[in-house]
Amino acid sequence: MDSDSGSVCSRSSSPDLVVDDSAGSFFSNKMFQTYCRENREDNVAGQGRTERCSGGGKTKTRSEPNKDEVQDLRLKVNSRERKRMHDLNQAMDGLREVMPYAHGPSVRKLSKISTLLLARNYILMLSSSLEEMKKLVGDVYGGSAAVQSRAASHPAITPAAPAAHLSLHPLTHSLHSLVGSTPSAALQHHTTSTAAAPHSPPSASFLGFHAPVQGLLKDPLHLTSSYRHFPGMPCPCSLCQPLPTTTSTLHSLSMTK
DNA sequence: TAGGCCATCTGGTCCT
DNA sequence: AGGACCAGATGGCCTA
Repeated sequence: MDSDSGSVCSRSSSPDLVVDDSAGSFFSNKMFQTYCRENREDNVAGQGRTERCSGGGKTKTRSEPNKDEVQDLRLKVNSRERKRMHDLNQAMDGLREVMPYAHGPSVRKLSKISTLLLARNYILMLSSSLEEMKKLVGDVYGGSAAVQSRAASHPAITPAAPAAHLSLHPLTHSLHSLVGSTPSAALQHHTTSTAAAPHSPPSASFLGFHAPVQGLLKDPLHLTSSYRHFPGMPCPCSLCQPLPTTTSTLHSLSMTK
């Protein structure tokens, strides 16, 4: 999983070395060795369990799986489950990469729960920004019902390109104020809680359900100096860049289901 | 050292 | 029947 494998956190949360689930790496696994030892020890019990599952009668109507078959089956199931979890972690990494949260070697990776909570708040913020922009567009065009209905049905397709960029404006404020700060600064930015330790990920309370969205949207523009987001010009910040390929990976993951 | 986070194994359930 | 998904259990690693 460690997309930021060079980070402070040295633990490999998802052992990439076994991504292909090669038998060799797996068989060198300590857990597997333990498993094999234990499996031999209570092999009889295991077969008894199998018998119970298959009816447990005195006469075995089905061919009794020998210990190798049971072991192979168990290995296959474990391997599939491992791969499933790796895919899940990969998707989680993809989510982390598109989160408005500082990435870097000195920043500890967001935990799974933090990633999910932050993603939720992020989506809420985007939705709120979109609603706000719809109102703004309505105001700009004099409350024309036609425009409003068009903006409502196609929020991203506004009459003119500048309007489309305009719709990004408040969001850009919020995101820049988020990204421009360190994680701990961002944390203080959203909460009144006491200062968090540097390099520590946001706590669940920060990422929880109270408040940051409204606060973000009301924040003044914190961009430094003469930075401006000109219509027609790509924003240089990472958040305004095209989504990374991992996002398409995410999409493909969800679409293939 | 306790607590948090994580990977892995495992058995159960549901779906195709 | 086989695979996907899920949740509980377990043990390892890391940090405060």
